[in-house]
Amino acid sequence: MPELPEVETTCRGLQPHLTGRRIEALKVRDARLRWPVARDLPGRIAGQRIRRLRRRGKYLILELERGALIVHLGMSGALRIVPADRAPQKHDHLDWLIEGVGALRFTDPRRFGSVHFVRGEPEKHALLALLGPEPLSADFNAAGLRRASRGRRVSIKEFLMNSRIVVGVGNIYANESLFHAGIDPRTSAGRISLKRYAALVDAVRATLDAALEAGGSSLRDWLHADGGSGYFQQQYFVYARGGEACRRCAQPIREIRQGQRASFFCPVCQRR
DNA sequence: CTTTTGACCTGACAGC
DNA sequence: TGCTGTCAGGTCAAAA
Repeated sequence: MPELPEVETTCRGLQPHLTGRRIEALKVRDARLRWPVARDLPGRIAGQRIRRLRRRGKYLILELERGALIVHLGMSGALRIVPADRAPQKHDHLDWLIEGVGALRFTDPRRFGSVHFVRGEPEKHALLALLGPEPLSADFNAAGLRRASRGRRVSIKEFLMNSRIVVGVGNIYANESLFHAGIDPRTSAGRISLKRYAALVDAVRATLDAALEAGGSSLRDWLHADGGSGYFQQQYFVYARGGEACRRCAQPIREIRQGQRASFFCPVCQRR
């Protein structure tokens, strides 16, 4: 499912196809995404060139000549370049017709994705305005985590998945990062030392870097921009490995629920 | 303010 | 074979 590495992989895959190209039209087959696609969206963007494609958290931002598109892939969304005459399948909800390229096709079986148009600065949009730092930037650091966590009783796992704290860390990478940092996911965020936060920062970066290196994870219905699939899931240390032997100490991996999400951890390698 | 819970949606899968 | 229930994923909104 799209977490930061998958979104980044999509972004990089699409860049050469879209940068500088003109949007001829947007075909909306099904506007019922997480938020309904605005009726006037096609009219606002038709004829505009795509100046730049970038990522912020798990959002893709297509900067146009006037305004920008903010796209989220939700949990099952994918963007691919296809021939303009390729017959749409059941969950192919949107097609941007790109001059000289074909169609940028948005597929999303669960329709948790979204598309917004903004006139001005994308970062000022409500969806982006309150986002925390990028995990691969210097703004994500132990001191910042320590400060933000003071007095917070929420578990470190849920804290790490809060996009106001840091963007792009979803369930898979939160589990994996906490394993590599040796931190029990149930630990209160406010009780974690600066030193352990430093280890966590390193672990998050290393985990995301490894996933990016592998081309992003792929579970079932997520595909790269070019249609290939990633394979990072083969490297999981704890995620989806409940009951299996820890790769480091051979103890069975425990599975619990936190905030209605599955958490996996090694009771020996990860401490409170 | 923080924290928790619910909602959104579909397909895969398990169990009967 | 078909039905029912559970689960996965991300994140906003409402409730506590």
